[in-house]
Amino acid sequence: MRKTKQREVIVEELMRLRTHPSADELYAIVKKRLPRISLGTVYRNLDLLSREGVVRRLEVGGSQMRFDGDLDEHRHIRCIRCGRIDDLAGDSKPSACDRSVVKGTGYRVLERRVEFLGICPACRKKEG
Amino acid sequence: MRKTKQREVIVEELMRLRTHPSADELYAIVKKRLPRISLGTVYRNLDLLSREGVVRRLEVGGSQMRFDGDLDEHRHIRCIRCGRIDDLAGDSKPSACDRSVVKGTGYRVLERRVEFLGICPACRKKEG
DNA sequence: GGAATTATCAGTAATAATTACTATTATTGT
DNA sequence: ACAATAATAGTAATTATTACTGATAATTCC
Repeated sequence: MRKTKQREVIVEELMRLRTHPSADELYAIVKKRLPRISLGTVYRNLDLLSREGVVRRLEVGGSQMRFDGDLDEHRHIRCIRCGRIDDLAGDSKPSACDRSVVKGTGYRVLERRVEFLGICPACRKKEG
Repeated sequence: MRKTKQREVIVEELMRLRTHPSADELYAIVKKRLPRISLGTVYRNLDLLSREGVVRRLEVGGSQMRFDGDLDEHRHIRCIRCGRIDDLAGDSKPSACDRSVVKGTGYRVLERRVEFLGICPACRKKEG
């Protein structure tokens, strides 16, 4: 992975933000510093960077992919009205007390969702 | 909400399935019984039915929306390779022991993801 | 039961997010 | 500096979903 100005600015701005932007939001922000950058470049780099582990791809609900420059293990809280995503303090161990973590965010919490990710038996077999 | 043959079959097939199909997968299945049904009808009904609480819309990762005929509170495990989604036994209380629930699924578990949903301070203010 | 009303439907067009393609440009190793 | 090649801008294509429209069929009222 080469070092390019575009990539540099994309990572820089994503790291600075605490707002988990979608690709087009980040594109708008980066465009202020690099007016000639294309949306495709933002998509391509976010894909590359997330596969390399430099940034994190958030597969939360909603129609758009979102990205996070903070690699530390942490949970999110998402507004079902406007789509805003905020960080929650503390790690994501099952033992961690949820109530205290959510307190102070100002959110009215409606749901706590747990999803496991893994590789299913069929795919495990295929991969050996 | 009127009772129509299309709606009936959509619900019936979704209930029967344990596979959390996407709209187009369910369309293909329903089409066997109602060859003239259109994809738009499946989308419209899934939207309607989920807003009425008859079925559940799963906002899991991946590019497609998925649907679940099982309304009981339960967790899912998703294959990051093929997208398959399986149910996990037990409720989703934080206290529930995860390890035992995941055992027996045959999955290699890579990640446990927790997401909170709610309404953010700004939207709460707007809504009063 | 039958006409009137109106939700729903099939088919198609439109939209939105993302990915793919291509000719050009920029970076890196020598 | 120069050759090799990865990355870019711009654009086209793809995919999932939503919106639209005239036709159809389910309910309502008599």
